[in-house]
Amino acid sequence: MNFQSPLLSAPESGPPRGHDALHSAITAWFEASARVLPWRSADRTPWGVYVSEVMLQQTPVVRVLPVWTDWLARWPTPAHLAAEPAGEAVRHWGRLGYPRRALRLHAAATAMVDLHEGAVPSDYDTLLTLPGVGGYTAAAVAAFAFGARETVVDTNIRRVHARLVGGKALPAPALTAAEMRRAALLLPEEDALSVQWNAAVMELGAVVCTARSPRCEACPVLESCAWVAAGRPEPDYVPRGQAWAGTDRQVRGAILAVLREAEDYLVPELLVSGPVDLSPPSDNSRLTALDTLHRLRAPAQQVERALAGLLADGLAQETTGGIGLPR
DNA sequence: TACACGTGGTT
DNA sequence: TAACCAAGTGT
Repeated sequence: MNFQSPLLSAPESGPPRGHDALHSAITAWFEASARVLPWRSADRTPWGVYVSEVMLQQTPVVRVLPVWTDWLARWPTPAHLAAEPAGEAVRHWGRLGYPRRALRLHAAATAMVDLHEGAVPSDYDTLLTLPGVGGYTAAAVAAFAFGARETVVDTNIRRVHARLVGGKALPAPALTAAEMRRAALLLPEEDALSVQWNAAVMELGAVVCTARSPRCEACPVLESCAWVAAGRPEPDYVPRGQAWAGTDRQVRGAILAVLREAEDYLVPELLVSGPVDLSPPSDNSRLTALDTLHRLRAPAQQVERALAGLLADGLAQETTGGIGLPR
């Protein structure tokens, strides 16, 4: 049985007329109920949009909001960030996760200053040359910061397309060329409409057509959904769990938390063997991060391996003074 | 292609 | 509560 939507059976000459109903229903829903987010406001800047897109990679909106606000106040332009040591970007990344994104954001800001007159590039191909920018982010920045017609495909859009027109519970584990073609076919021709469509489908996937418990009763296109029409079949595959406890990733995160809180460089032995319990620390938060690291009970060899990894990645730096964030 | 890469809320 | 999951990228 094939639940492929009849809406997609039209020839490949732009969005078929039948898509107008989907477009108007989803964009009307978006205009009525979109979340109010600072990187969507009328006074947004390309830099603000750029920072938001990087922070939002694999990271929920609610966690990004306070960090984004702090970053944009602290570094309102690429030049402001590029003028700082990379370690400051990592420090103010806080606990957003994947801190190498902060490093790449700093490197991208430097590239904007050195190669692009201090501005965020506006076209997809140039954006793609920046560190930390892949196909999704390049398309998203070109569309949401500059109004370009780009095929934006993130995990939300993939899931909405898989259900709405593909009749499946979830998209394939990895993005396929067929999915990109389908997304391109669904994209409205007009620039402004395409931007609105990209944002609206993403929002629908984020707040209604969610991965685990979709709120179909709130869906503006429930009547058109191929997955619902098919009786909401189960996923084709079982997602692979993300191991965490005992991994190098966990140890790296705990080490970096200590470095973020530390004002100065630390001796490596402090990370591996723990505080030698001298005087009571004046900085309570530093003790907490060190405590967390030591409670992991990670083997010294693993701590050393994790630290070596952080140094190799440029997230930490070793000088004669010890270990710290990169200067 | 598959895996490494953080973190914390939700189910 | 252990697992799942989130506006991905780089190797």
